[in-house]
This record gives sequence, structure tokens and C-alpha cells, in this order.
Amino acid sequence: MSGRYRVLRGMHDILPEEVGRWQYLEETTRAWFARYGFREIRTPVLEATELFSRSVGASSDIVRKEMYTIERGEQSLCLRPENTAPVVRAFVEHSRHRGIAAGYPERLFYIGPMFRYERPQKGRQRQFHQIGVEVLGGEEPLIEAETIEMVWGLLERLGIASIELQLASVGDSACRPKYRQALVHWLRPRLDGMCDDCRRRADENPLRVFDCKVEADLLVLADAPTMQESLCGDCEQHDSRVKRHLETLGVPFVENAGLVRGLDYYRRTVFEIAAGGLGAQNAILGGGRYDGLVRELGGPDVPGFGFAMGMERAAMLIPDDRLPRARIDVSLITLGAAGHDAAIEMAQRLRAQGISVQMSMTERPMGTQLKRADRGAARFALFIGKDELARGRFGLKDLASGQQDEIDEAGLVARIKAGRDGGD
RNA sequence: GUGAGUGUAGCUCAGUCGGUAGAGCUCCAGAUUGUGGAUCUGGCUGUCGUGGGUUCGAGUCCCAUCACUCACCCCA
Repeated sequence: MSGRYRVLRGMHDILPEEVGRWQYLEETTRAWFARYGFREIRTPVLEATELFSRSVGASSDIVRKEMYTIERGEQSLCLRPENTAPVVRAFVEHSRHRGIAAGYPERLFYIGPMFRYERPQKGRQRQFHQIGVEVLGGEEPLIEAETIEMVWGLLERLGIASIELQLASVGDSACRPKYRQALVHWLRPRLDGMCDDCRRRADENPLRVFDCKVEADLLVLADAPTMQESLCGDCEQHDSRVKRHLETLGVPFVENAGLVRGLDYYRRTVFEIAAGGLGAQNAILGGGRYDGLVRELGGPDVPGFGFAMGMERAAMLIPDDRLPRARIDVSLITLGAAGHDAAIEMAQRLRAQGISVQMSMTERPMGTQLKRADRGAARFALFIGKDELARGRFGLKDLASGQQDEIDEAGLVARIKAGRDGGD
């Protein structure tokens, strides 16, 4: 490690060697989401701080201690820590609800950086990237099922294996407060035997006790009342419909009554997909329904559902053999000054024909040029020297097989393009 | 914010009891003046994370600090 300046803590350069992994993730996502009618939305990374304290929750860790804020004159701005609130802000600002027909909600996705001032660890950066989806303008359980089926299919297409979908309902404004009360009541006489974290959680956010990792506590909690059995009629019906649709679509899930999402705005359905190989941060994506958020942010009473996927986490799980190898079509091997001069224009003509070409910027020994062609993973080497120029025919060598043919310039393009399918 | 581990060449790492800074890979040149991958020979590359202290002498010991990694909290 050298140099005087370094990247900020928790932030990373994505170098050319890794960029292919990211492009594969992004391209696969865009193509797959398009099949479900999702369209991309891009919003600014900078927003009013209040947007997040209103939506994510002023008491949440994200707002309390993890935001990058900028005081600019009278305004408090911040780098977005998540993107549901900005997307909803844009939805409201542009009156998008006016274009929604019953049964056809607005389907949006985004890809971009988020910022949270946290202590970095495996799978957690201060600048990280999310692929997120928001469905606005429908409360049908099919929305959950279809959207989850979509992302389940995406992970399959990316070759990400050993994943588990966990599903729960956190109820609504009718049944959740009642359950919360019941849980606190149940916990109170048992807290003495439980860990410090649980005692603190019981005060601040009782549902979080289910996140506890202490064996003894988990045994106690196994008998705790669950949200599931406390759901009101509407929530219960919604939840069972979501599950029925998921079964129809063949998406396996496990119910996890202890699933707690960190953001205040969730109602009813919440879910998470966890994977092995990610260390302690094993959630690759999570989300839920947020009926009420649009109204909270000053819009009409439009229901919503969405999730966000951590791109760093997803990228880590894509098997190497899934990634297309970036290859250059042809590397020019020049011999002598005349060959090098002629190659300059040859490169231009081939590139105009849609072929990727590399060549040395200076005359170099032939052995060296071939070595570079190899290292640069070129498919072909094309020899250009005075003999070839005199004959008007060039040696085109397949670097994998070693086979070399004499071919005129007119035949080069077709031959090189044909080599794309044949070669590994 | 808390705890633990690690910082030596572009990369991966060795460095004994405190005594002149090392290896492999990469890179460059050559063996090979018009044919690559293998092999061989030679070569370049260092504020030893940073600052201070102890010492005749510090990569090595002590203190501080910064960064990275993992974990906690929390989250994607």
C-alpha cells in the first residue's frame, strides 16, 4: 500500500479486475426485472435529512447515529442511507399515483450507492450499493408473492445457492401495538434471567429480543407469544394469501415469527433472504410492505411494498464460473516500422467493424508482443510485417489452438467474429 | 461506540536472542534478429503504517496514533 492519500474508511475502489462481477450483477438484474415490467428510477444521493427521520424513524439507529449529514445554510441535508424514502418522495412529488390503474401498480427499481456511518466489517461498508424494488399503488398479496418470486429467480440466475427465504407478518396499526404490549407483559417477569442486550431491547424495541443469539434466552423465548397468533383478521388473511401465492409459484419459504426489520415503516409482510458465506451479516436482501409511508411523506393514501439487496453481499456470492471472461478479439503483432505504421490504421478499420483490438504503442520484439497477447487474453494474434503487406495476406493465429492461417483483410473480420463463438 | 487480531516490495508472505531488508509471484531484459504459454539466467521495486520512547544500535522491545480484518450493537 503506497501513496499519500487513501480511500476513506469503509469505502472501496472497485478495480477493473472486479468490475466485471458488478456489471454481470447489474446487467442480469436489469434484463430480469424488465420481464416483470419494472422500470428504473434514479434519484439524487443527497436529500433533506427530515425525509429519513420521518420515514425510517427518528429513533432508529440509522437516523440516530449513522447518517452523513451536511448543514448547508438553513438546511440539513444528508447522503441517503436507504432509498425507499427518496423513491416515495419522487413518486409523490411527480404525482405518479394519478397514472395508476387498479390492479396495475407502479413498478420501480433502482441501483445505486447508499451511505451509513458505521463500523465496517465483512459485508458492511460505509458506502455500499443496493439494488432495490418498490411497488406502489396496490395492496394485493400477489404483489408480495410476485416480487419475491422475481428476486428469488434473480438469485437463481446469478448462481447464488444455499439461500433461505424467511417470512413473517408484523401486523398493522390495529394488531401490532396490542402484541407489543402482550410481549412486554410476558417478558417482564423473565428478564432477570436474560442477557443484558435483551433487557435493553425490552425497553427500546421489544420485538428485537428475537434477534438474541444467546442459547438460554432462545430457549426461554421459544414459549413467547408470537405476532403470528396475535394478527388481526385482515392481517391474518393477507398473510395467508401471500403464502398461498408463494406456494403456487414454487418459492420455498420458512416462517420466522422473530423476523424483525429495522425500519419503522413496515406493516404486515416482512421478509429476508439469508445466505451462507457472508459472515455475521448473512442477510443478502430484506424488505416488506409499507402501507402508510406514502401518506406519511405527504402523499395520497397509496400502499407500497419493496425490498433492497446489498450488492456487495450479492456480488460475493456469485460463483466465479458464472462471470463472462472479458476477452479482446485480436492483438496486433507488428514487425518493423512499416508493420507498426500499417497496424495503426488496421486497428482503426477493425474497430470500426466492431472488433476489439489491442496493439503495442511502440515497436516491441515479437516474442514480447505475443506474450502480451496471451496475458491480455486475446483470441487471435494478427501478424503485420513487410512480407504480409507485400502479399496483402496476414497471418491470423488462434492463440488457444495455435493454428495459424493466411488470410486477406477482407476475410479477417468474418473470421475473427466467427472465433468468438468457437473459442472458450 | 465496544472488543480481539493484523500492518514488511505492485500481490502473497518470511524475518531467530535487538546487530547491513528477504523469498515466491508479477514486472523488465536476455537465452530466442519473424511466432506466445514451459524452462533457465540476470535485473528493478521498500518513508518495515505513522509519530515518539528505550538502546551504542529497533522491522524486532515500550507508548501513542492511524488503517485494515473479524465480531458486538445494528443493518443490505
